[in-house]
Amino acid sequence: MGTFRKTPDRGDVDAPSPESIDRDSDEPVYAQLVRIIRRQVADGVLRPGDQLPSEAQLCRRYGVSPMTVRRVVNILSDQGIVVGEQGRGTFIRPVELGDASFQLQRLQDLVGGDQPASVRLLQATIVGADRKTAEKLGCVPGQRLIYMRRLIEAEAGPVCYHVEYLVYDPARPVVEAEIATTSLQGLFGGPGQPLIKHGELSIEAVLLGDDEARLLQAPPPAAGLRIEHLFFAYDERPMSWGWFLCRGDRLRFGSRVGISQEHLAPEGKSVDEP
Amino acid sequence: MGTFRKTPDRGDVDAPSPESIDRDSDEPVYAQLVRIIRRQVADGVLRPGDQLPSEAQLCRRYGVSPMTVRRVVNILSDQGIVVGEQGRGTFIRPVELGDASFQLQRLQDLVGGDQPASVRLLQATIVGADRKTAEKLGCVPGQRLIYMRRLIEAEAGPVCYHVEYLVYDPARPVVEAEIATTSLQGLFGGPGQPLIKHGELSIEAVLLGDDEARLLQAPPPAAGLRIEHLFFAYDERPMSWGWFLCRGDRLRFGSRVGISQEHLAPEGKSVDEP
DNA sequence: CACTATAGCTTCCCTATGGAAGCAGATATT
DNA sequence: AATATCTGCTTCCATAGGGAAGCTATAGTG
Repeated sequence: MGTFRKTPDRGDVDAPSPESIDRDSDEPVYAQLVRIIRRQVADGVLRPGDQLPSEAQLCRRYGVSPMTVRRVVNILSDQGIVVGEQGRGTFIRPVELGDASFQLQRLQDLVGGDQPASVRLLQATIVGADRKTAEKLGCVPGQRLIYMRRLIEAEAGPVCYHVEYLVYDPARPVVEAEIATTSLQGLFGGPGQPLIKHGELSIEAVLLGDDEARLLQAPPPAAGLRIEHLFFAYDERPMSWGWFLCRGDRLRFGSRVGISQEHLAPEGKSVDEP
Repeated sequence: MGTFRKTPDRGDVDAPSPESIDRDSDEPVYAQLVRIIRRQVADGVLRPGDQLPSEAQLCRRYGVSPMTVRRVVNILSDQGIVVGEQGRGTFIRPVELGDASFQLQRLQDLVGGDQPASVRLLQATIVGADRKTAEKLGCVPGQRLIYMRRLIEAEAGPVCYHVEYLVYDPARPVVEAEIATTSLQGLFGGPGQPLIKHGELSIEAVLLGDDEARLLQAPPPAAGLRIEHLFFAYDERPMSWGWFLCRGDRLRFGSRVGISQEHLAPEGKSVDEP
């Protein structure tokens, strides 16, 4: 590693005098301090490799207790803005491409967001599991499954095509209700019994099949985003398997890395203890 | 909302007696407690909607101080496992599809990971900005840019095709070095001056063009994952624009939601203060 | 000179304590 | 009976203080 400057000398940046804590604000002290330091990073006052003032210094400079400063540093570390090295110091972390993360929340917003897209149930029948499906769901071939196909439409047209296999279990009444309604609640954590314990997701780009392209009103050949999901029930057995097929030109996930000057929104990053 | 049970009665689950804190362990107390509670969620002892024991109760039960318990709850909240409601209690949060997040780290691993794929520089010339590129980079058309094309190959064959436009600035020596090397350092936060302040990423599915398909050795028509990136320098001006084009069948992002019984790995989630 | 000990800094952990704000149910009042 | 108040719980915030472990540079020792 190179040498670190404790007091970076930047003639090109007019560093504003350090903001101070407002004791009367509704915003908690720790949040204020987090915001202040983030601002300094956003303004380029603090740059990657620079050493953050030591915790003791921060205590004196802002007049807060050590515990509060500790918490602030923890949060900044969780946010990936800063990295602490035991015995050496805390340093501003350079931006990496790998910091970017794409949240599936966008897909959820699309269904239940501000202008909730309509969900049309195309089919819902009981079928026997074929080989591949049985393998995915960890059941025997021929096992009775609920087969569902849905189409999610926005104003501009169809966006997403959803296929799902549900293990048929008469003891789970919610499944019946879920078929009845055309919404995707259950998958999206609406009301009702929590059935899903955990799930495995994957995302990839695929070529749309003829049927799929027709449903999505995309002239073939067309590309789509395929989001596969496998959910497990509380007995740790697979409960549902399916995938979303989204028109590539109508669904797009975005992400930010680093801190821009305008949007001071937090970025999802690793948590406190790996 | 329905009614919450403080002491859930589950005959089907043999709840083990609550693990206790090992004072001599290297693992910090707060981390142990986080692990213990995560385990209880994984084992189904605690289920969505259930109320976590109050902080005071946790203090007594595990013999730790309130501040430590507070920290534990904070971490669990950051991880999206629990949600606290002021004055009411802390409750286990149900799993939602939107929790899933796909980390671009996978792409970074692909380049600089265990078996580092080779990066071949196909082209590196200076061009004038066309209209679209000028718009993206916020410069005038005709502006001198460095145009680069790279191919990332794994053992199985080409995986990723990378195109990038860099604003030409003689005052930035690193750019010269970056062209010389075939690696993608600079983009991936290798050594050298930190140039990138922040960036905007997006991911979508596209149809590969003929040239692209040929380079990636995919018989057209083929789908690909397109990861676009726009990076900003410290003067807040766009510095580079480009995109990765990855064969859909050779790059796949995965994610987990909820806590499975085996893998007790943490999941990326929102941070402390939004 | 080469090597070792030490002092002073750093991050990091944990405790004990006090108080604010919010919710819910019981009690008292109108 | 309906309304208001109060009490006990909850999550949260912040403080003060102590100690462990790790790094680094200096002073001391062979």
